[in-house]
Parts: sequence; structure tokens; C-alpha cells
Amino acid sequence: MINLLSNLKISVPDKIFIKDPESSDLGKRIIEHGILLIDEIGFDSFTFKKLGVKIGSNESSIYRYFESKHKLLLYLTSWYWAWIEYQMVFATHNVPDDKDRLFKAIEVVTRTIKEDVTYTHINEVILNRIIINEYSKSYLTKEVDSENKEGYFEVYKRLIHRLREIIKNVNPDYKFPSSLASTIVEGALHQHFLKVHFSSITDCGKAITPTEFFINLTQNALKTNTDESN
Amino acid sequence: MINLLSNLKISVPDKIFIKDPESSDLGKRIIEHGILLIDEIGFDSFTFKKLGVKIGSNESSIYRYFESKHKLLLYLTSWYWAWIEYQMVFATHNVPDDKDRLFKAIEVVTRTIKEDVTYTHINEVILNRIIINEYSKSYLTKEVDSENKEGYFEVYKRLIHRLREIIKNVNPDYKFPSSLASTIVEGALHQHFLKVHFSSITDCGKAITPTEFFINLTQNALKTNTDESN
DNA sequence: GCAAATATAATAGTATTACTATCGTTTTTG
DNA sequence: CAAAAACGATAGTAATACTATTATATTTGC
Repeated sequence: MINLLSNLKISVPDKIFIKDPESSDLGKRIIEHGILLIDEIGFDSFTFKKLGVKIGSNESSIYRYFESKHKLLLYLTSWYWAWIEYQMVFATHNVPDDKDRLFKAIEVVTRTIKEDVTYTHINEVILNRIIINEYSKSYLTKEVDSENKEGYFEVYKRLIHRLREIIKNVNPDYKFPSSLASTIVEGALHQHFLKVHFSSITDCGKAITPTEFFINLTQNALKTNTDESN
Repeated sequence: MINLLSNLKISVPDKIFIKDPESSDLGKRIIEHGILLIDEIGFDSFTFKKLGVKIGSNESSIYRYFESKHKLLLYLTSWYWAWIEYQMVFATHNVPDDKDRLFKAIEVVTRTIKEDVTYTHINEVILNRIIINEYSKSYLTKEVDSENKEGYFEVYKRLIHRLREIIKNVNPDYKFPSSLASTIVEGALHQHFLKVHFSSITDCGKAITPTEFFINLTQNALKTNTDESN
């Protein structure tokens, strides 16, 4: 699976960037060290000037790739969700049982990220931390609707749609497949955050994982009256 | 109930402000128009200078109440959750059946806010919109841990703890009462957001409410094997 | 191998932000 | 009524989030 993935370029909507960062060495350094710096000082304190210093390049050069730090965040989040999407597709591919497929899919979107050596300039463990800490900021803006129209959130919505379809296969009569799908994905990020910063309002921690919680929640939500198999 | 509440002052941790905005006319105007202005232009574009213009006062005077706009947001969110907490306590008070109590509690934390005339200078409908759009930004910061130690999130955590206890009463064997409680509260905000901005990834809208979704989810999550009553 | 095109670097400049500090005036209150 | 507290006005600062221009380096196409 890792080899299959390594031949694929994770595809990010091209309206997000001015110049594709994958197309040059400087572009890749912007992504690589952008991730590290956002993780280090937080997105709010992050500036292109500081990133320029880190990569020994100039602020103005970074602006030729991304028109703002907000667009860079949109790039990173789209990349992340596309990466998760690929993992979901591969992990659920050829799984014959509908329920098993759903459990696999939930596992992919809720688990703690382990390092992936496929994309050398992107540290997925750190990127995942950025998603947990900063993802909401990418859409909690006054510009959401216009940016949504521009397609900046396509990857994320497609992932939720895929998960919704897998849910519907398990129980076509379930009334809230979209809300369940979006709750699992967003909720998992939230539980991972709580685990680190507000442990008193989550059960997730050393013994219990968000994956366990959401699989249990989903399993019960989709149980039909006549279903005693689980 | 409204009359009972009107005698209560919603209590916000006093470390959040420099001077209690409830203690003066200017303070109340800061809160009242702060809410309106944040809703109008979004928290990111909101500044004390702009607020000063709106209320015919000076930037420097506002700084005498709140040391930063971030603290003002913490004030508003604490106020909001304390207000929700009161409603939850009153709505569940004297409800004999554990399940009914839980459903009432979920309703209070997930429903669409209708206007409340009790607190004249605070428009709860608009404040709710701010919570939906901006709440995450109050804790998704590099300072969460130190601010959490200072008690800035006490009200929110207390609300989640209350909900958790109500959940535990219904099913003491349920393994994830804290995670379920935090998922309901955070998830409801998220579903309300999706309803407005990303309707394709939620079932909530005109026909279905977040309350319905989360009551259904909880009901199924807490069902015991021998429980056929619902 | 060289000219043209492209990419990058360096510098400067702008309006705004998120404050702090000071001072004078008004209002409150003991 | 005097002292204290609150408020308003002004000024100042370092940083932010850019844009614009120009110079230099690198790549490429013929």
C-alpha cells in the first residue's frame, strides 16, 4: 500500500496556490518548514517573514507561492484530508463485509497518526497536530461561503461523503448518515485535542482511543431493531 | 423560570476581566455592542478601536475592562456557557425520569437559541451565532494550558461535567460518558455551522435539527442489551 | 553557448493592529 | 467638598500582512 501511494501525488485544488509548491525545491521547503514552524509557534503567530528566516529565503518569494498564510493553511489541510482519503480508499478496498469496511474507515479518520515515510518533505505526525489545533480556523471565517464556492473545501467534503456512503451501506434506513459522518471526523479531532488539553472532559487517553469511542457510537447508532448480531 | 433567572447574575470567572463590565454603563455597552460588532465583521477583523467608534467611546477606555480582544471573547463564551448551564439546571430540575432528564439536558445544549428578554444588553441569539462561529478560537491557542490553569474554561468544563453525570445516571456502565458529553456540546455547534455553510455534509436543516440527531445518537449509545423500552 | 524567460532575493513602503503610556477632564463617593 | 476613580484624547511602538519595484541568479529553448 505504501508503494502504491508513493506513486501518487496528493492532489490539492490548484486555486489554493499561486504556484504549485510541489514544482520546485523552494516550494517544498515552504511546505516542509511551514508545517514545522506552524506547529512550533502556532498559526496565529506564524508569519511568512519568520518562515523566510527559517528556510533562508525571502518573504516576497513565499508570497509568490501563496497569496496569504490563510491559503497556506488551506493547502496543508487539503493535502492532509486528501492523504487521509487515499488511506481510507485503500483500507476499505476489497473488504467484503459492510460493517468491517465501516470500522476500517472510522479507524483511518480517527486514529493517532504514525509516521509515513512516503512523502519525504511532509511530516504527517506534525501535520496531524496542526489539523487538530488549527483546522477549524480554516473555515471559521467571514469568507467561508465564497471560499467554499471556489472549491477550497472540496477534499474535506468528499471525504465526508465517502464515509457517509459507507455508513449508508451498513444501514440504509439510518436517518442521519451525513451528520454522523461529519461528527465522527470533526469529533475525533476534538477528542484528540481534549486528550492533551482538557482531559477532564474526555474518556480518551492512555487506555481509551477516539477510535474506540467512535466505533462504539456508530455501531450503536446503526443497530436495527432486529439486529442482534453485534 | 424566566423570572427566577432574572434575579441571577450570570457569573463569569473574574480573572477574565480587569474591571467587571456589569459594574458600569460603559461596561455594558462594551458587551452589548461587542457582541453586535463581532457578529457583523467577525472576530478576526474585530478591534477595540472599531468598537470604540461604535459606542462613542475611546479605545483606551475599553482596555480598562479587558486586556485584549481575546479576553473579551473568553468573557462572552464564559457568559454564554454559564447561561446555558442555568437553563440546563432549571430544565432538568425535578424531572423524575433519568432518561427524560437527559433528553431535556441535550435539548438545552443543542437547540437553536430563541431570544431571551432577561438580560437586556445581551442578545442571546446573536451571541449564540458568535459561539458557533468563534468559540473554537478561544481555546485553539498556544496559551490554552496556562489559561486553563487560570480557570478561564471552568464554566464550560462544569457544563460538560453536569451533562456527563446525567448520562451516567441513565447508564452507569456506559464506557464513554465524558466523551459523549463533550461530543454532544461541541458537535451541536458544528452541526449548526454546517447547516448554514456546508449543507452537503449534514442532515440538519429545515426538517431535522441537531437536537434530534444527538438525542437519537445518545439514546442508541446508552441502550443496554436488556433494554427494549425505547 | 547565449538570449530570453523565469525564479528568486533584497529593499522599501503602507495601512493596520494590538497594544502601552501619559495627561487632562469629568464623575462619583465617602 | 476633597479625594479617588473613571473616562477621553492623544501619542507612540513594534509587529503584521501585505504590495511594489528592482536587481540578480538560474533555467530553458533554440
